[in-house]
Amino acid sequence: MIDLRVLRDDPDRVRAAQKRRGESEGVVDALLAADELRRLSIGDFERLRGEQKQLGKQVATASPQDRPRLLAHTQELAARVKAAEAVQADAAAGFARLAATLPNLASEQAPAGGEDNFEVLEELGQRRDFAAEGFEPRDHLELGRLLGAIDVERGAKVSGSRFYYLTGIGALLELALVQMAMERATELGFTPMIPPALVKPRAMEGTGFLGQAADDVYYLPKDDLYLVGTSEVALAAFHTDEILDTESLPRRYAAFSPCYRREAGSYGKDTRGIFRVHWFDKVEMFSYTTLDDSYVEHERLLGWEKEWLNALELPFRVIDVAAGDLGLSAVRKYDCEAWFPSQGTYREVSSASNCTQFQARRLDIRMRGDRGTEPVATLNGTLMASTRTIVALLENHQRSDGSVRVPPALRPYLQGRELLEPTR
RNA sequence: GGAGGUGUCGCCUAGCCCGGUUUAUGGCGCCCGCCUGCUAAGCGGGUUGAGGGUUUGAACCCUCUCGCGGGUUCAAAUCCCGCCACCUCCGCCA
Repeated sequence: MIDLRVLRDDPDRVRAAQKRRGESEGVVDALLAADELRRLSIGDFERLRGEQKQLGKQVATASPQDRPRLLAHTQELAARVKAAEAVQADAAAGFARLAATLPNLASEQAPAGGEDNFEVLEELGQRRDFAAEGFEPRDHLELGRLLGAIDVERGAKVSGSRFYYLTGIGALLELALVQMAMERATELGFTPMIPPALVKPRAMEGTGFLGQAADDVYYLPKDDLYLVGTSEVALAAFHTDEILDTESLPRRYAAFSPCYRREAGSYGKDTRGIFRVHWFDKVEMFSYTTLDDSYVEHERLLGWEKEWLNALELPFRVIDVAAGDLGLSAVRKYDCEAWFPSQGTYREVSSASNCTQFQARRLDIRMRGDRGTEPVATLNGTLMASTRTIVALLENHQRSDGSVRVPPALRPYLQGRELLEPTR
């Protein structure tokens, strides 16, 4: 939810932000009208309720003779109070429903437009010239088969398409990456966490995943629980309904958890291998800061993501995601896209978002500031998404014989292995 | 899953049986002030959060807030129903 003062005092700013996202500006007027209605109905209710309370006091102290006369009057008043309360509740609910659909105000620095209007900020690392090296690079699935690391056939047999088994060195590789990522995050001052992957509607709603992204979310109707698509959900909801000491900020958490995504609407896209799957594991960074600090924190998260990809010696670029592709909660988002030789293109492997106070307002996470309580800011960033990281490692560090070089930084987590070698 | 118990404004706690001057009691902690050579003690005051209004850096008034949601009633922390969380026991299970 955005700051309602902005909506009231500067609706044009909200309209402009909607426009940059390519979304409806009409919702702004609808919201203003709903807010007006809501405030009027609150006034009505409070006036009647105040009257009722006054009379109630008189009844309590009235003599037995006077009492019947007073009661005759209050009975009818009680009915009106009840009606006014219902009107007020409806107005509040109507406003809340509408407000929930309004995305966060896209940053003015975020490029306007949709998915394709991103801006490339920088390119890092060294792309290999396989032609010069004299061999055709294999794709990750072929490499995964040679190494005995990935089994998608049995994944599909057991769970359906877009499921997989990591086997042998593949399983060890993921564990190594997870361990390395968690250690690095801890060294950076993050509190390591293992959060629940099933959450209640409040957490999902509060983080903004039940908006336009709702189709992508797994839901368990029997239990009214959602499977998270990222541990951002459980980490954001961790402090729900809390007031944090301002001195305790920034609070940084790094979580290892599975991520589940229905991938609705991506039929036929990235169908080969484990590039796009319904489940993967991830180490996620999450920060709670003040609003003012959130902008630098965003840069810090990006910086740590870059260090991570550099440590794995992956070539990648950083993009500034366009406003229309931000998702409901973020004002600005940086994606790190690794180079995938088999696809001849850069694809997302990590992402850092500044959600400012949007999620905190929905989840009621506040801090005690000089001006009383105010919402904190929340940010999230991928440190290590297992499947795409594995794909990038295999493809970028492969050798002509199908073996894969292990970057030195990762070797301590793989019993010192320098090379992953074909098992067949 | 079954039985019982508990849930009060940071923490602890009174109030609930028997509904109404409750503006929710007291203690601890914290903040401000007084006192004091300094500290401690003592004394006085303040200390949940949200929303609305008049005005606006302040302040003031009002409404809501006793786990959550309903109901009864002129009136609910208090009575009734449902839900949630925690504790104890039983069953099941990793």
